[in-house]
Amino acid sequence: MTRQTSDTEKKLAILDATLRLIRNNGFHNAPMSQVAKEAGVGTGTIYHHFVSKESIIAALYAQQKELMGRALMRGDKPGDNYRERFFRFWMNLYKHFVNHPDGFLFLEQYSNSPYITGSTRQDNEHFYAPVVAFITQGVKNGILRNMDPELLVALIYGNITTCVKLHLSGQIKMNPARLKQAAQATWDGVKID
Amino acid sequence: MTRQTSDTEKKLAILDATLRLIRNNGFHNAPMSQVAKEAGVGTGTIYHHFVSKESIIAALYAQQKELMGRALMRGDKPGDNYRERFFRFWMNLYKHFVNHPDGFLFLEQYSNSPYITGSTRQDNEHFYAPVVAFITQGVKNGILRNMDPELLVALIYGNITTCVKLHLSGQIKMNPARLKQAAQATWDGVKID
DNA sequence: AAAAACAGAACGAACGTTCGGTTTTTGAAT
DNA sequence: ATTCAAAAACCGAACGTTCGTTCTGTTTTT
Repeated sequence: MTRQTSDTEKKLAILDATLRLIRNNGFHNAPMSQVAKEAGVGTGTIYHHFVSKESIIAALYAQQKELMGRALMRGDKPGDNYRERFFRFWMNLYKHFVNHPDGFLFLEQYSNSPYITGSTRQDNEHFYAPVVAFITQGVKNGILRNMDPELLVALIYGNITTCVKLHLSGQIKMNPARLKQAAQATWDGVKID
Repeated sequence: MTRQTSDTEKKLAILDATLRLIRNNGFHNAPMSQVAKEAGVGTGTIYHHFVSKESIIAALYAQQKELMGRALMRGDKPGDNYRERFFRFWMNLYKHFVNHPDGFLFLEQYSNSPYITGSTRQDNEHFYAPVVAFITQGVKNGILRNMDPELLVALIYGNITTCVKLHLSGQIKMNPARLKQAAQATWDGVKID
């Protein structure tokens, strides 16, 4: 499943075009004919690389989850101060999403839609494992509020995506000062006083 | 636009059926034919009450935003302690969403989709006015962190919807204890120490 | 009797997918 | 190195289906 098969140039072009179209037009306005045109391939070619449109969506989901997981962990050193690691994760994720708006908006749309099957979600849940471990460790060491780690993760992740959405929609210009404030608000919400 | 025309029984049935279908199947799998069937009307009848499918969606958006706004303010007394008012708002919104999952999931899907036009969003923005005023007041009085009120509102709203989603998806059973913890985490994030 | 509400069949457009034929790549034999 | 046939990749027209909407006629209300 995970990329032992070589991703050809055309296959990546198809994924890329679908991602861009879905971002701009939504699922229902990303017809295969236009995917083909944007990717520079024939419509028939798409079905040599993917069994169906749904499978393209599923592949995109896995792709974006993996990119997200990698960006999240960038520069992390397990020996560092817990609070510093927290802020680094926060900023890693924020910057990744802001730098990859197509992927971000796709994930947001997809996660909230009935498109996603329980199995698809579960197949890609392993990307969360290191994060849940990090948070669980924080709770055990008395650094974080004694709450269900999954709830903590969700709250933190929600704060980050909130900031990303505000920035991408242009509602609020997320300068470094505001970013720091937002991350601090997240930290103050989950840390033990 | 807003409801000076009497909402007939059938019109409400159409709105209700569309809401239910969209929740279960998503936008793209809520065909008018099935809306008609679920609402117990002929397909032609729908077009006596709505000019298009898109207008049904817009009407649903306005309807749900209004219900949300009303539920939010329930039981509020402007003279009460600020912190108490904050927690009341938090719980009001949480309970409303949990009690109206169709409306909640519709709003989540719709807000993240390119369906929504800038004008539709703006038409219904007035529901936020009292909340923004409440938050702005908290900042001015030195109760809340000195941040952009819109950013604060978004962070708070995001925390609430995060909890609702966890509950509705069955990932976490949101008992009163956990709810209190989550609301407290939100408060600790935005209040001044 | 005029108007409004209603129903369901019918229509044209658009969609995901398939099909038949063409081009490109591959690799074993020369 | 060259050949060449089999396999893989590729294309865009065509197909069947489904959708939103409209049309025609009927029932209900005023």
